[in-house]
Amino acid sequence: MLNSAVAKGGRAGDARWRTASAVLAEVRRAPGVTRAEVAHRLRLSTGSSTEITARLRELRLLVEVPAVPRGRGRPTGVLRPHPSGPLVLLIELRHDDWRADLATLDGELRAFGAGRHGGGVDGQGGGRSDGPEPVLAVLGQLIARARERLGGRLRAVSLAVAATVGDGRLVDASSLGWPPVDLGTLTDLPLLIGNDATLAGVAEARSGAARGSRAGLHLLVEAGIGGSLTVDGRPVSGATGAAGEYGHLPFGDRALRCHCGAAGCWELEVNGIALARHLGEPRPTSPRRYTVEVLRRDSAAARAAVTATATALGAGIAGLVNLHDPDVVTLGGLAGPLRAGAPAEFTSAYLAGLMAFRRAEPPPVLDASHGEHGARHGAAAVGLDHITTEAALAGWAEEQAAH
Amino acid sequence: MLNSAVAKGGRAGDARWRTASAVLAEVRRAPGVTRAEVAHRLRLSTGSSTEITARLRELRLLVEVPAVPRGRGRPTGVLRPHPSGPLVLLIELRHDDWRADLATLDGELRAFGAGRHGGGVDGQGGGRSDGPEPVLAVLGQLIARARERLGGRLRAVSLAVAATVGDGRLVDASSLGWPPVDLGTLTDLPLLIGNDATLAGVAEARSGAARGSRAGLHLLVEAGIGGSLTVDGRPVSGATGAAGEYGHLPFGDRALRCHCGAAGCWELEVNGIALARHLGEPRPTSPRRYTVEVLRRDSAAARAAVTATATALGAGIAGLVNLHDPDVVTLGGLAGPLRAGAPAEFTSAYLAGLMAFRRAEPPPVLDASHGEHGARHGAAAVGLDHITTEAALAGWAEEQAAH
DNA sequence: CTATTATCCTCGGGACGCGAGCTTATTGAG
DNA sequence: CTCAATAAGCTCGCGTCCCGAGGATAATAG
Repeated sequence: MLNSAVAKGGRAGDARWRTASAVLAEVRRAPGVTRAEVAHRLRLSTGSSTEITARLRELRLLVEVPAVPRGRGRPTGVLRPHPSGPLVLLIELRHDDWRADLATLDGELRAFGAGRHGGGVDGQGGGRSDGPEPVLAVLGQLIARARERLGGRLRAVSLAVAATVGDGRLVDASSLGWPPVDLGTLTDLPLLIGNDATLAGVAEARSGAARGSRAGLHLLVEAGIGGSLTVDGRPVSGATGAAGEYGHLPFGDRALRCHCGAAGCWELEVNGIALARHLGEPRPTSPRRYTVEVLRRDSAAARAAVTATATALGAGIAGLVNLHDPDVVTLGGLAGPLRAGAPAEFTSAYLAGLMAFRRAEPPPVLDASHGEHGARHGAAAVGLDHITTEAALAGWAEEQAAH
Repeated sequence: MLNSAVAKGGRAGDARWRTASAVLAEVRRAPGVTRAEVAHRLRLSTGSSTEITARLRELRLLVEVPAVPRGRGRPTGVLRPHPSGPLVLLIELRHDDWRADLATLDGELRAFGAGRHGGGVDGQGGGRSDGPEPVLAVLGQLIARARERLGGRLRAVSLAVAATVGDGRLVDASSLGWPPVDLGTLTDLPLLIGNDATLAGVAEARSGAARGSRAGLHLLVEAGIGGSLTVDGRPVSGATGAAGEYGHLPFGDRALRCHCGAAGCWELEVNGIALARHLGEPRPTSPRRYTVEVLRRDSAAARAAVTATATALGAGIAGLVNLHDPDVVTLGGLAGPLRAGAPAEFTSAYLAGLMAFRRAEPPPVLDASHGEHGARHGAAAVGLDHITTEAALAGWAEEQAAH
């Protein structure tokens, strides 16, 4: 018999879904894990394992499919997302395009649409900004279509945006060429909004190059520098969610003013505009494309410019390692290519900037492994975290009981 | 009847002490809280409240004392630490002295000893360092004495050290004039080791000026700059516990080399050595005393030097607010007096360094409220957290059942 | 075909917390 | 002084979770 639909308030009501939530987390942490393996890792008795598996199956959260036998003994089953199970819609919003996916409980993504829009101040979509309204209208329709098609299976929408996010709003969307925007009106589903660089860091920590790290520092260089610190795979996002503006630490020359309103910002030493300054060339309209182009050049001047930015990158990272004490650093976007453009100088700047006691075992600086998909995988992680909380599972169970 | 002493493995064994742990946390969060109030906050039914209070009393964790009546209705009781309940020994180790306290479950401290030692490189104890051995011997004896006197009531030792801590070692104890030291041999009790500035931040977040903050940034200026970011009162301590070296972020002039091995460290712009540099005076042997002395001077040159350091402090804090997104910043040690020495310049540097969108509601920068006691209160918080975990309570209960 | 191995299922039982109904202690209005 | 109102605490039956022992089951190795 299924649990009664009577929701218990207080502590018992939450504790009820505690183990279920842990099982789902395990399934996501290692997709394709067997039921026996999960029981072992969570130290569940076989009786509890039987019970909880049955519950999760009845609730249309998981199914058990036969596993490939691996030796003697009674075969066990692989836990997979239920074909009628809950889903999260992810949307990544970048300065001139967007892309949507659906995520299942095991963290797998399936494309659900993509499009281009007017583009930001120096976007490739024509250099013209339409403002947020048309884009938000399109995304609102997308969410409505997903709800129509998926009904109650759609449990949350998780947004990864190339802008500074605070309390569910885009508090600084200048990279999109937009004024501050409130996104709370997009849907009445649970809406999770995160910065793309922050979420890419989450993806690296959960299933990328920083997998298994206790503290992971991710730095993403595009037009600016974003990033995040993750602790056991969870982002440290500050009071409002706006943490991670690594590019606006004053590591640079105070004489240089930044578009953010401050001066001496680190990103002014690292991005394409910095390269152009070193080369005495005009400020590029697309710093990203310009950087890629300079990295391809074969001139002493270009190499010197790349070396200067790679050095600034390495020195700043060293300071952040002093601060955060991560066990691994991951580089996303152009950070990897910039380092590759002057690896020796990057490394010596990195080591020189570390406190002496850290030089014996400096944290490795790895290229990110999710590439272009990091933000969406991170958004999936955050969204799935949300729909597998004890409270959210209680809600799902109630709806399932009501048919 | 008490719970059977048979420890259940796995999840049930932990869940068993979950509510007990929550009740103890509540008692510590608001010392003097009534039983009815705790039940209300944890959304416990009166039945559960009766049951759990009886259990905690039988286990010698809490006692109930009559509360002053506050109006109609049956009077309730105040929950207090049991007179035979568990204790944590705290030791704060500074560059030329140490101080020990005992903490009860409600977070109250009681002095348990103090002493002086050789002192660090520029300590006031004579400028001479005896190395760690004699000090560690004294502390070892102190711990042994506490165990002798308190028996099984002493559950953990929590150390706050003015040094960089990593994985239970002092990985950089140059501020004490010591080489790296392993402290794991001090006792076989659970030993928690933290940096003093980090722990002072914890104290501010739990019961000080940053109380109730979601994300609190604490900065402590002494000879250098330490600090911590706390999230819901818990410190973000990095992979090994060495996070918080704010003074070694490269916010300063790259031409200045730091004793830490890097260059351009922020603390070189803020501490007493920076003041002396601005004033063209010789490097002080005690930067702390020198700073206090300069703050008292009434000369234009001294004011200019203080203004320069206060400005560097404000500008750096702004960068860190951009990065961490705290809802409150607290200043410990000399940071408050330095700001007070040039408040207008501090504030304008702070505001100028913020990203424009933050200037509408910049996080308040408050003086820390724990003063000299911050590190010990933070060490108490961390130690009591440790002994009120579900696993630790299970251990305590087992010993109580065995008489 | 059989022993071995690994896993799954069943079932009784303990622990927790809930909620209903009742009891107790205090205040304040009549 | 009495008694309703108020606020808590206590008791007890119940549902849920997980455990653990014992037995069943499904594969492989020989």
